Amino acid sequence: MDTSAHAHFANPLLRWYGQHRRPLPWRDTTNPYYIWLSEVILQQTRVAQGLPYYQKFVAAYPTVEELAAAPEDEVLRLWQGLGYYSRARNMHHTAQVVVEQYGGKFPDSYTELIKLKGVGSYTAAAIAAFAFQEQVAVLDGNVFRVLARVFGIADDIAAPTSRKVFQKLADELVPAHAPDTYNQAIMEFGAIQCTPVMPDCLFCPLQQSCFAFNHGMVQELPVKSKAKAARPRYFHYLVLQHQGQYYLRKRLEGDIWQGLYDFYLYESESKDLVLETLLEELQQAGLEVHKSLMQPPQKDYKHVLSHQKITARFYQIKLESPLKEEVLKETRLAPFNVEEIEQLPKPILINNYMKDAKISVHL
DNA sequence: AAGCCGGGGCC
DNA sequence: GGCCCAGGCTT
Repeated sequence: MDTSAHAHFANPLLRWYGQHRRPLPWRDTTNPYYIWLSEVILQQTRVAQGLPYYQKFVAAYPTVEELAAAPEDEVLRLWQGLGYYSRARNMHHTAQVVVEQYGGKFPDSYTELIKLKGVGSYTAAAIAAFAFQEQVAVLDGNVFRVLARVFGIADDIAAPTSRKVFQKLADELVPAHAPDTYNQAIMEFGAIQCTPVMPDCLFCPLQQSCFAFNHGMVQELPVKSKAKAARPRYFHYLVLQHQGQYYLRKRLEGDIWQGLYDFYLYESESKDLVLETLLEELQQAGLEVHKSLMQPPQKDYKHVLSHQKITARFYQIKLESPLKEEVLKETRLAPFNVEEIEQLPKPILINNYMKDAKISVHL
């Protein structure tokens, strides 16, 4: 494809962007800290979902120094509900690296940016283009979709090997005079006009040259192989309490929700679990709980992640005495009152349960 | 290359 | 219930 044909892609896109762009706060700045913040928040996340989090983080940490100095629990608590919590942990770590090793100044090139933890090819390109006008192409879900349709690329966008096909084309399309605006434009175009379902082809500025439109393949492109089915898991949470104190613990590495707090958890292989089995498990952990103190679960909580389908049950237990020190050590549980629990970062599943159980300071 | 890691909104 | 989403890291 020659350069004039490429101009017929970028120019209509830039014109369209001028008319349709949403006023988003991270577009009014070239401050790499704010741009990095927004890009990390928006990974795998819609603008509508990420926007309030961006505002919270900017308000709480106006500078990278303030983010770097914050305790991890506080950062995770602000991130609560946004998912993929490694993003928050990596972001916090990178803030500290930027402060301590880069003197508080973000590196100003793709090559240097991608060395930062939590900054991959997409985010490095986005920061390089938006903050430093580097001529690199961002390649996210929107760009994959737009390029696949307009240029008729049938490579599976879920396959890692397809990346170089799209990246080569994407790189060729970036106009030297406006890498920042162009990259914003193509993503915005994918988000608003060339949507995954029911794209607005009738009023599309690229309609004439669009391969998918001209070949009746808008529904077929992009090609994306299906993700495998989510694995079922069965969680049994023991909500241990004693006189207004609840016992929670911080989740470890190696499973979902690392760094977030939840209750004592027993996981079973099948959906149903005999109460006696649970009580035996408790005894193993040094928790002698009499059946009469245990409230049966009120309902099943279904919590769906992209890769796991969790069914959770919560057993409330009113202890007659506080847990002993050695039990706390063994189980890693610690007592918290409701005000303290409110400040802890928790999975949404735990939050949902607490609302239902009216474990809240707001009542 | 494949698996892992959240949650919400849409149809 | 199935689909989508401004990805990155680990193995």
